[in-house]
Amino acid sequence: MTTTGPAGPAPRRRRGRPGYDQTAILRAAVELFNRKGYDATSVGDLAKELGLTKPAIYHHVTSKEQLLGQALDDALDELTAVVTEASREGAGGAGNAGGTAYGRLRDVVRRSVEVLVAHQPSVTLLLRVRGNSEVELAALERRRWLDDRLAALVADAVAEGALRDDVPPALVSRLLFGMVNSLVEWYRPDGAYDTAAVAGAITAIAFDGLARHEC
Amino acid sequence: MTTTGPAGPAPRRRRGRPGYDQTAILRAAVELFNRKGYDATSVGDLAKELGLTKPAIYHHVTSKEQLLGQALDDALDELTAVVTEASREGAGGAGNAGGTAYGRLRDVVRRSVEVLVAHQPSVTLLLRVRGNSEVELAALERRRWLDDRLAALVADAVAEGALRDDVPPALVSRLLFGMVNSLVEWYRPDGAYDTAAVAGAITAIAFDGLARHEC
DNA sequence: GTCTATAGACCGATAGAC
DNA sequence: GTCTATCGGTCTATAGAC
Repeated sequence: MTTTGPAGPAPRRRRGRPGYDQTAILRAAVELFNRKGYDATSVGDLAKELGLTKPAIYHHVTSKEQLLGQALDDALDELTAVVTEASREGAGGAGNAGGTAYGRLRDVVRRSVEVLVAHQPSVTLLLRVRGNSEVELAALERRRWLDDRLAALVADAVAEGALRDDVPPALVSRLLFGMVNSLVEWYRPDGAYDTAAVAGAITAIAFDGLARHEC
Repeated sequence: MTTTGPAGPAPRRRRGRPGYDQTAILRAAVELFNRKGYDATSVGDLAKELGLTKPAIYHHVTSKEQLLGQALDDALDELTAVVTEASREGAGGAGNAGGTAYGRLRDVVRRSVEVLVAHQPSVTLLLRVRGNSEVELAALERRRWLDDRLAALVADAVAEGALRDDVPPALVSRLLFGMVNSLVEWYRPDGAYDTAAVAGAITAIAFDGLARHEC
């Protein structure tokens, strides 16, 4: 992405004042958007956080909305990759989950948790989008596509006989990924649980249940 | 609440222009806050939605933030009642759930779903609060208190031996009520599922699991 | 009880100096 | 690459007429 030159071994600082690159500004912006909300965050707030002034921000970025769009694209690209891979395996390819819809669903849950943890800031932003602009509406459309694919994956697992059929698959999908997505509200990478522990807990609860089985 | 007079059988319109009372304005405000976000909603938007002008709003309401605070209090009062009742039953009273922590936990989940459905607009608003003002910080504090009581209830059920103990109770609590709370993002009262169906699906998934048991 | 009109503050974004 | 200064617009909230 950042082509600094043909012979530059490391992307050293270009020239002039120390400064920030677009990536560092984006990271700080997303953190602020999540902490205060997108609309409640002004470009002035962002400038203060970075220790520079408002016009200096606009030297690196064309608009506040562009920062939002880049974060949403990051989250959507990652989640789309997870869902697409699972759907491809389902089309006949030899996946690592044995080829059953049930195995693919468990895989998608686990990989979704990994994406949520690794890209928590941008995914958090994505889950809070309301559709107030073209950028947000486009993100909501991509999200709806993801939700549809996930619902289809659940429906496949039910049709396969692996999941209980006394709850509508569409409802199962909403609740299952509602639980997964709720991660962004409280998970902290430096907290008590690592990614595998959370993914394991979610799959244990969702697929095997909380209650002890007397069998 | 609205004492219009000593002999008024129904709260007829007081006098003068048709007008709105504070309750109708609050309902419209919360609906807008949820659709566009609190910060993205201006008092002018609210006035347009109600078919009057901005200053007319301020005749009934002292500030935009007061509307937010009233909605948050509504949600918090309802949720506090659910949690308090369950904790009281646990203190020795004869609850309708057999007196076990497991039964009380199932009850709290079901009643939480009922509150989320019956008070969806205000609960939705509560779940999106970021802490940007004194009103929001106070709401977050009350929310934290609720979360602590729910976590204690889960811990009781684990200690009782009714729930699996290979997942930390605090993690179980977060995920379980994360699933419950995710309702507000998609549930519609006129949709395909009624309250009992959703509550049943959540308890079935969370306690018994999605997978068919081969026993 | 609703209106017109406006105050005072802050917003996103830009111009131009250095 | 960052700055000071500012434009045009929108915001919450208020004053005062009817």
